[in-house]
Amino acid sequence: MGTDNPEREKRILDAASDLFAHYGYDKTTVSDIARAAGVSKGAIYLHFESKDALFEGLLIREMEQYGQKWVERVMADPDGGSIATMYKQTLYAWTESPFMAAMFKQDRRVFGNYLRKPDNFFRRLEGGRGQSTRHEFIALMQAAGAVRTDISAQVIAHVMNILAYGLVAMDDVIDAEQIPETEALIEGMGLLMEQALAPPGGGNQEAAKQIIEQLVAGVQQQFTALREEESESK
Amino acid sequence: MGTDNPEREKRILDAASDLFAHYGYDKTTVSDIARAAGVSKGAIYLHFESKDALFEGLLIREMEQYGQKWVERVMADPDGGSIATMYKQTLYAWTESPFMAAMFKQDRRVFGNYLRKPDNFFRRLEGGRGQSTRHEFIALMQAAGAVRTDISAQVIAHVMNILAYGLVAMDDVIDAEQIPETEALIEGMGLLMEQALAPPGGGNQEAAKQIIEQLVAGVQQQFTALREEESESK
DNA sequence: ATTTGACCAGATTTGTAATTTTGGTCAAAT
DNA sequence: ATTTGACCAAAATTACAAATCTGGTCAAAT
Repeated sequence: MGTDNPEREKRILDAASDLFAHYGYDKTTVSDIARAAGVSKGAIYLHFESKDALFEGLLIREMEQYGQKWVERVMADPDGGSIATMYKQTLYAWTESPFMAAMFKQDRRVFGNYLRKPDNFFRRLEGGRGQSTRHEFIALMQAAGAVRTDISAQVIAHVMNILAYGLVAMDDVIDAEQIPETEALIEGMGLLMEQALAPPGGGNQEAAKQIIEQLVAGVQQQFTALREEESESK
Repeated sequence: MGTDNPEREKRILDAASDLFAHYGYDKTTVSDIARAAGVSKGAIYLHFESKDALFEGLLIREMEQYGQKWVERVMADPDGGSIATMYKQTLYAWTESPFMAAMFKQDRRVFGNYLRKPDNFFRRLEGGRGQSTRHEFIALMQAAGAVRTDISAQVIAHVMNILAYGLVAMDDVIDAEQIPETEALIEGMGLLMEQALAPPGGGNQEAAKQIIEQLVAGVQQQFTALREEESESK
């Protein structure tokens, strides 16, 4: 916004991140954030137009960090070509980002009344390009012969969504001690999906690798667009 | 209880089932149930000691019906020997029983304040034999060579739980139109799990079939025990 | 030019008393 | 012997004013 002081803005966002994650949107006041960030309340309004704009700025930062982490992970993975390992990296990046997990859960404890706002971040998101990305990706994989075609891309994508959701949300419904540890779970899901998705003859690894690289590039681009979109918003 | 009039008890439970499913535990009054069942309020207390006892009686009846439906389905399935088809039948039975789905979700809209009670049905259940049944079953399957052994039974069982949960709970988190229709989803999950769980060489079908038959018998027995347990409770 | 924090109107929460509803009972009706 | 529904104490809901808090501003300080 009006002020150019990225270091202070970062301090504000860091403080906000802690407080929102711990106390949730409703119970975290702007004064709390100012105190925790060691700045005056007025200073916050030099960086953000409103509490909501600050909150959304934080969401965007977290999404960017998640996206970045994901890209790094997938590119660093020696076996990065298979859907299964890519999926695994998605799940790892996911669980490492409490905010992303909360976002997916639409966690009422964290997001509180923010979710009731008529033009909140999520509603604006799903208005534009939908969540459809994942099933389009699966369809590409199928066309390339890297994924079995006897199950529709929509169904496969949805099953993958359910697993990701269950990974972060299952602890609301059964007690924690019944749940295997996260790493074992992710590795297991990776192995299961690898075998589950393989086409009859065994997948076309090269084609898969190419599509994944394309996807990675696409995601990076998408985040750039998102950032621009925000800098012009209310 | 004190009165022997199974026909009237059924009417009460049927009415209660409709009302609880529609309005939830909190908003459904005993008088509502009496009116809908066409009996006086007093009559209800001839069958059930309290509103809670009635509610729990309903839960037990629904669980029994679910169990019965499941047993029928699995036994009727021509390909009943494989884990995948058994799992599919589980999911079908599940989705056909709105109450079971609500139970698994611990749906606050349906169960309301009942869940806050210190000694509610669910707490009593998990005190005794745990939810562990499913992973013990997987372990048996592994020992018999019908399921791959490079993933722990706990992890496999939990993944199956997540899918079952996602099947009924996902509509709280993304809007319905994004979700594939239930049948396609269940069939897809069955196919995916079939391939995902197969051991390297291909499964030992005969051993699997035997274990499943054993499980079916065990479940029937368990429900008998449950019913006795309830008839002596408060 | 920046930054601050006292200040304010509007929203939220709290305290509380009046009102209504509900689970459960039992004398009377059948 | 059964069944009923008017009745009751306890619990939940509503009503509403007083008190508090919060997002946002801006004159004053730096």
